[in-house]
Parts: sequence; C-alpha cells; structure tokens
Amino acid sequence: MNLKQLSELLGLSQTTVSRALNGYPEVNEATRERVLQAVKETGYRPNKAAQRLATGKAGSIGLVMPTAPGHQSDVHFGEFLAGLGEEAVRHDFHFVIMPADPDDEVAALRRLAISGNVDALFVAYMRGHDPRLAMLKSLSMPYVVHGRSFGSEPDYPYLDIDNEGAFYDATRLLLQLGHTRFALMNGPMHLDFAIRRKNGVISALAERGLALDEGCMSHALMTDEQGLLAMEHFLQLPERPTAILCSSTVLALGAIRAVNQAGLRLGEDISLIAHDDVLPLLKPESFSVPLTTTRSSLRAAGVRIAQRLIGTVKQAGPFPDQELWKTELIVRASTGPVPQA
Amino acid sequence: MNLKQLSELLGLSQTTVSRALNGYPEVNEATRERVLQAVKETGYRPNKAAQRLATGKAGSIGLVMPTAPGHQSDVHFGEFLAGLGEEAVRHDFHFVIMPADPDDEVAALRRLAISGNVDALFVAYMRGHDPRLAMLKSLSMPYVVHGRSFGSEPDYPYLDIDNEGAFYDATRLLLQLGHTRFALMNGPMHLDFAIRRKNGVISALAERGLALDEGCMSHALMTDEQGLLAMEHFLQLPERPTAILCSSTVLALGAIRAVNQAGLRLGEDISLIAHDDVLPLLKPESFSVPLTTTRSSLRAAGVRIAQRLIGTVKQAGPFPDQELWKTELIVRASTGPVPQA
DNA sequence: TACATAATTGAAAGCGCTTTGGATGCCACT
DNA sequence: AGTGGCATCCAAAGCGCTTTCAATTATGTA
Repeated sequence: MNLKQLSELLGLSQTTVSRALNGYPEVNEATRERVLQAVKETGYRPNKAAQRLATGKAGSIGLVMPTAPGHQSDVHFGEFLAGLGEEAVRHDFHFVIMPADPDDEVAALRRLAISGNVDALFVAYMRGHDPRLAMLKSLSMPYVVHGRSFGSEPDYPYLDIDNEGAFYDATRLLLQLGHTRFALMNGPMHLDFAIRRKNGVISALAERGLALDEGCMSHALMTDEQGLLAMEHFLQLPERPTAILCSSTVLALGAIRAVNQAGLRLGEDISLIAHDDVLPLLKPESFSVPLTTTRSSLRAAGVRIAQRLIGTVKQAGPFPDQELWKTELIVRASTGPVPQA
Repeated sequence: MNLKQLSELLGLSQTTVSRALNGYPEVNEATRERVLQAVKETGYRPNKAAQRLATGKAGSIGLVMPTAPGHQSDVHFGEFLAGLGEEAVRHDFHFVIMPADPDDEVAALRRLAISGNVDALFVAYMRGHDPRLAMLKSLSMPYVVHGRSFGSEPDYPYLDIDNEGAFYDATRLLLQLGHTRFALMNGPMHLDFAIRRKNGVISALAERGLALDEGCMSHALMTDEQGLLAMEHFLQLPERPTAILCSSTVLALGAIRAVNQAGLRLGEDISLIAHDDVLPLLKPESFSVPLTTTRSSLRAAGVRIAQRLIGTVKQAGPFPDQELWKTELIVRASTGPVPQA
C-alpha cells in the first residue's frame, strides 16, 4: 500500500492525501478525517526512504559504534544508547548505527553523514585534537559531541562533564585525609576525558607540592581485567600508593579484586575513589565496601544529547551549544584516613 | 556531489557510471577505472535513501530496542549488538534501531518493517506465544529470531540455545552432588528462555521424584538487585534451599551478595550454577568464588545471526533455518556437595 | 564486402514521496 | 453582473538512484 494506491482508493490526489497526513492547513477537515480513517483501515505507512529523498529529513540520528572481532563491548556505550533511546522514542526518531573498526572512525562518520541516511550525528569517544571535528564542521549537518577534544578550540556543540573538576575534587578529598602517595587508573591515554582527569589530579597535587609519578599512572581500556592488572602493578611498587583514583567503576571492579587478593582492606589500607557513570550493573553502594565516587549519569547525558539533536532537526527553539555538567562527589566507605605506617 | 554531476564531469551517462560503480560487467575496464578514479577525487558517495528507493535494498538490519524512562538498560542487549556489529562491519551493513516502549514492541516492529528503512529484521526478547511471529510471517521480509517462542509452531527462522538442556544438565549435576532442596532464580516469566529453563529444572528433578516448590522460584528482571532480593527471600525459607540455579550472571552477582551478607559460604553452604552469556564484565572465573556455569556466548550468537540475515539479503547461499546451540557446563568452585545437616 | 555478434554506452522510465504553481468553485461585496 | 478573496484540490516536477530497452560501435565470419 503506497500513497498512490491510497489516494486512488479515496478518490483524491496524492497531493491532498499527503497534506492531510502531514497536517497542512489547506485541506478540508472532513477530508482529513476521511484520509486518517483510511490510513487506519489500510495500515498505510509512508515509505521512509521516499520521504527522506523528497524532504531530506528522515527522523534519524546517526552514530558510529566502535567494534571489531575481539574488541570488547563497552557497557558505557549501551548505557548511553539507552538514554538516547529514551528520548528518541518520544519523538518517533530512530538511530542508524554504523559499526566501524575503532581505527576507522573518521571515515565511518563521513560515510554515515553523506549516506543521506541521517539528519544529525552524535559523536563520542572524543580524543585530544580529534580529527573528526574538522570533518564535522565541514558537513553542514547538525551534530553534538559527547565530551570535548582537548587541544581543539571549543567552538563546536558539545555536552561534557567537568572531568577535571571531578578529579580535582576527588584528589583534594584524599589529600585532606592525609594521603600523599597517589595513583591514577585512567582510560586510554588519547581519550579526552582521560587527559582532563589526569590534569585534575595533577593540579590538586601540585597545590600541595606533590607530583604524580609516571609509574603511578595507568592508561588502559576500561575493563575489569585492566583494573586488576593496574592495581596489581601499583601494589608491587616499593612506595605503595595509598590513594587510588579510578576512571570508572568497571576498572574499580578489577582493582578491588586485586586489593582483596593482596589481603588489603579497602577504605583502610587503600582508599579509592572511582568515577561513577551510574551504570545499573555497577552500583557503587553495592560493592562489598561501598565506593566513594564522582558521579554523573551517562544515561542522563544521552537523554539530553538526544533532546538537543532532535530539537535542532525539528528546528524547535535554540539550544545552548555548550554544556558542562558538574559531577557530584559522594563519600562512602572506600575512602578513609591515610593508614599510619 | 551526486550521480548526475559526477557523470557530467566524466562526460558519461548516469547509467554507465552507475554500472561502473556497482560492478556490472558490461562496462569497459578503462572506463571503470576512470570512474573509480573520479570517485576518489571527488569523494562521491551514493545517496543511500535514493538507492534504497530504487532498489528496495539499503544494507541495513532493523531491530527494536526496548526502552523507557526508568527502564534499566540491559547489558545483554549491548553485548548482542556488539556481535551483530562485528559481522555487519564486514559487509558494510548498518543497523536501524527503533527504540520502543517494551509494551509496544509489536507495533514498533511493524512500523520498522514497513518504513522501508530496513532489509531484514532481528527479533529478540521472545515470549511464549509471541504475537510478533504471526506479524513477521505476513511481512515477506527476511528475519531471524533470537530464541524461540514456546507454544508456537517452530516454523520460523531462529537461532536459540538449548535452554532446557542447559538447566537440565545443571540440575543433574547438583543432584549428583546430593542436593535435594533447589531454587530457581529466573528471568521474567513470560520470556521464552525462562519457560524452557524452568522446564529443564523440573524435568531433571522429576526423574528423582522431586518437585520445585512455588516459593523456590523467582521470576524477575535480570538485574543484580533482583538477584539480591530473590536470594534473600530464599534464605529466609524454613527449608532453605542448598542448590540455586540462576538464569544470569547478573542475577548471580546480587545473589552472591546476599549469600555473603548472610554469612554463608558459596560452594559450601550454598551451591550455585548460573547461566553465563559471556559478558565481558561478568566473567564467572573472576568472582571471588569462581562460578559454575552453563555457557553460551551471546556475542557469538549476534555474529551468527548477522551472518544469516546479511547472507539472506545478499542472496548468498542457503542458511539453515533453525539452529539450536548446545551450551557448555563448566564446573568451578561455586558448586559442592550438599552440606551435612 | 556484407552481415551476424559482441562490447559499450545512453535515454528514459520508474521507486514513493513532497511541494510548487496553478485550477476550480463558492462566497461576499461593490 | 462583475470582481476579488478564500477554501480546496490537483497535475506535474523533482529528490538521486537503478534498470530496461535501444542505439552505437567494434569484432569476427562467410
């Protein structure tokens, strides 16, 4: 069933039926009723590809999903998607997801953009000096970046959390508790949030005349194994750190396993603060020793970005171009005063 | 840059350029080279919407993502998606994800199908007597179901794991260890896998003349909280079960927390077997007491389903319509002989 | 040399929708 | 009666691609 058939059925022109369907004013209310009725009976749905071709819009947000054989799936990605979806469903938008090798993201994003399949783009996993920014700017398609790109002029639409502030505050808390030996368990070095979090730690330490030793910094994928490995490494250092900052509760999961295996007590021998993306699976309060965290909901960010993206496509009012969300610092049992030596 | 412009640039007809691009044989090799060269230089990409409209194919797989405010995101979904993506990226396919309220899945699936945006459908979260099957059959669009629908004629293309066999085997193992008081911590009652797993347990018990008490069965969303609650309930029963079967490592996570909180020892006071979807975040061997599991990789299932779907769309050879994967039973430390009373 | 055959290329007709630029009829108003 | 304005409706022209059908040229054969 297509427009033509439907209009023949009704004895109307395609024009009128189309207008009736799309809420144009120049169609008789009685006629519109008749059309709507027929739609219900026949179950007619406009062909989106045709609509897209004719209008240039198709109610969809495009995004690139990094994937590859052996590339571990990322809970953060799923959680963010849930947020996007929650908002999208309200506006009858859908997503077009282009899976791409992590090394091929720029090209994949470009393919997606010029495929004509999407109205707007969402971009994540930002890096320092991210090459995608220049490409996006040249595209004349709305987009919102999740995160920022360290080293690039912040003149693009983004939503980010204050990573530097979060880790600055967390470090200050640990300093106040008397800790002096710190370690940072971070995400991959090239990612923007990792850079900023590191800076936050470093500047808080610097205020006390402390520095973060190279050996007390790990950059790795945010998996629990990597957390385990990194922590094992830290624990073997001659000057074992007593305060750990951790970029994700996923990393913390492994890190804590290492602490337990070493027979140490979290919150006493070792204090740890992790960043909490509010993943349903990893509630900091559910850890055997509840975790002190810097918190910001990834899902809420997804909802907000979807709002902005969809709003822009629908030309529904202006949105702020840049948003920086503060994180909360929530103290639980994984942090305590520095142990007396 | 579109086909018309490109062909004018080359002094060729759109026909020839189109054929050159799509690998048709009736075009001079020299001409093809010239076209390919021009594509490289101009960065031309065909408009997918137009391609779709003209051919009816667009290289995309559609799926419905259940979501709603407050609806917790599902790690299983993300992991499966990673599998789909891994295969899709090899064939330059993408996904169209339609977010939908969990109560609205049938309608959402239909909308997706007739939107003309997708070539094939993937369907998951199957229920007993699933109403989507009839709809899918009427659709004349390829689809593959992940799971099955208990109570419906199995005459549709599916990939499922042997849920009944898995839980039958797991139960047998526990029986051999002398356990007689069982509890089953299951997924939502209406879901197909939950039905079959329950049946597996019941039939293994029946062979020994045992039955599964109503109070020893929980049906809930597969979250760690629910696991905690269910286990707390089980532990308060007058005849406390000693053997627990658990539909997911996510549930097990909470369940084990409850066991620990009750001061009981896993693998001694309580034996537990969980089904392991091979989620990167929840490795059974990484639990403080490594988990005995029935194992089947969700991601591998995703890869396989994408293969079948894409293969069908591309008309690349016949695929088996029905696949039933056996699970592995892997014994670790969370199971032990029944404690002597 | 003449003619069948194969190799290349093009013109034009869609795919299903939106939208521009009229038509048409009806009314009030002068 | 003549005119302008309004409410409705429609024919047809795209959107950018594929594909059918036909034309043209090159090649081979008798």
